[in-house]
Amino acid sequence: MSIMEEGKNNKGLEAKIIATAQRLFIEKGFAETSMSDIALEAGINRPALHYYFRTKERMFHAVFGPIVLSFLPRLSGIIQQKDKSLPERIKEIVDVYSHIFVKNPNLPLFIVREMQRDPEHLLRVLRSLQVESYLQPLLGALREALGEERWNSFSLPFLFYTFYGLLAAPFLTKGMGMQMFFKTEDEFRDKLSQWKPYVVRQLVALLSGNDQ
Amino acid sequence: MSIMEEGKNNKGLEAKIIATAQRLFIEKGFAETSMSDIALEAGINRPALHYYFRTKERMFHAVFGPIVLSFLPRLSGIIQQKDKSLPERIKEIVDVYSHIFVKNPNLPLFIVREMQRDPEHLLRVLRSLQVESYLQPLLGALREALGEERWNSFSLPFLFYTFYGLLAAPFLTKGMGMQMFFKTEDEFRDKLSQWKPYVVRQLVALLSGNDQ
DNA sequence: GTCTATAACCTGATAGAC
DNA sequence: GTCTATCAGGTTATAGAC
Repeated sequence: MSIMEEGKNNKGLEAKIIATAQRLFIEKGFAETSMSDIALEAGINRPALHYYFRTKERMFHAVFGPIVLSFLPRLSGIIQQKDKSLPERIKEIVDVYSHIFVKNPNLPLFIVREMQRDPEHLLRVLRSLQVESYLQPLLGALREALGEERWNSFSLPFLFYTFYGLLAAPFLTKGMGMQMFFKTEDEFRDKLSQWKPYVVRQLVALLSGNDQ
Repeated sequence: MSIMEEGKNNKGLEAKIIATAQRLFIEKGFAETSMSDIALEAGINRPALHYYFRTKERMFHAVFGPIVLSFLPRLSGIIQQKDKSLPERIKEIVDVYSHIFVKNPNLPLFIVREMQRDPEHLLRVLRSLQVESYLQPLLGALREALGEERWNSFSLPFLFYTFYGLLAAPFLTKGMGMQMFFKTEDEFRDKLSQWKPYVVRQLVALLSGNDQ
């Protein structure tokens, strides 16, 4: 082994394993995904997998952070564009999330599942990702956009429920929807493209206080 | 063994097993619930459990139907009360569902999970429960309440997404919510009691076409 | 009907040869 | 680094005594 190859540790393969594990964990959840599954789809065998990530827990930890991050796109840049109207900014945020979920329809279920399986762990990861510094500018810009008075009478859980409830609904129920409503993936996408502006209107109404 | 006890098959115990299995499957899902778990919490051992329900699959089938049924309360009676206004009827339906979810906060996640794990199976069960005859009067009454013109321009997926998305959101995110927003169960219930009329307003607006 | 004992299997994880 | 071989533990499931 030459000096150049020393400590090579096959980064290419490692990346492939991580990508495979990420996909399978999101698809089937932690418990339903076995190390054999990951090894098989990554084109190696279990011992090789254990060589890279000693335990299943470590394997999961290696992919969980990035998954959570992919669920938390950089929104503060969008919300702070003060030259744009609030509805315009909301629309951009809905678009960003919609794009993430279209690329990864099982992500909402994965998050909700992990939220129940181990809420403590999810919170620890969120803290380690410094999610406060992610939320702070978001809430600050929102507070500014609403004005002090409305902000004080405002319910953050309502915004949370409306945002994720409405945005995740098509994806959480996609399996059922594809049987009940849609014949093709295109029909699903089509309905989604109508759904998005509806969600934006609901959010804008909620933030404007036009919901009484 | 007397004639009276013949074929007794301990219906009491069987009911207890079913109740236990139902609770555990809803709490932890199919894969994360073992036959040992069920036997332990039902106060028997594994072989006794296998005596009643030969396989884990059969055990699950025995409780899955009733679980799905509990997710489909009798709504046709409510929707057909033509002496009451549409908002009043919507409110009653939201109350019924809210009551179910409060009693069983993990039910939404369970359904969504099974929807992904085996959509075919869920559909077969829905058909065997004759869910069409359940939906038909619902849709009929809705069609009548909306009028023919609005009905034709109406999107059923939108109603579906709004209804389940908004109603299930507090329960799907309960684990997180209890850490982020609420200190006690009472605070969660309190916010939920504010959330319900909001959901009713959203549904009424959607059905009335006041959402453009 | 309910138990003990056990089979057959799968999972995560490690040892050790190459 | 990647393989074969193997282990310990847990899971579903059944056989057979009582």
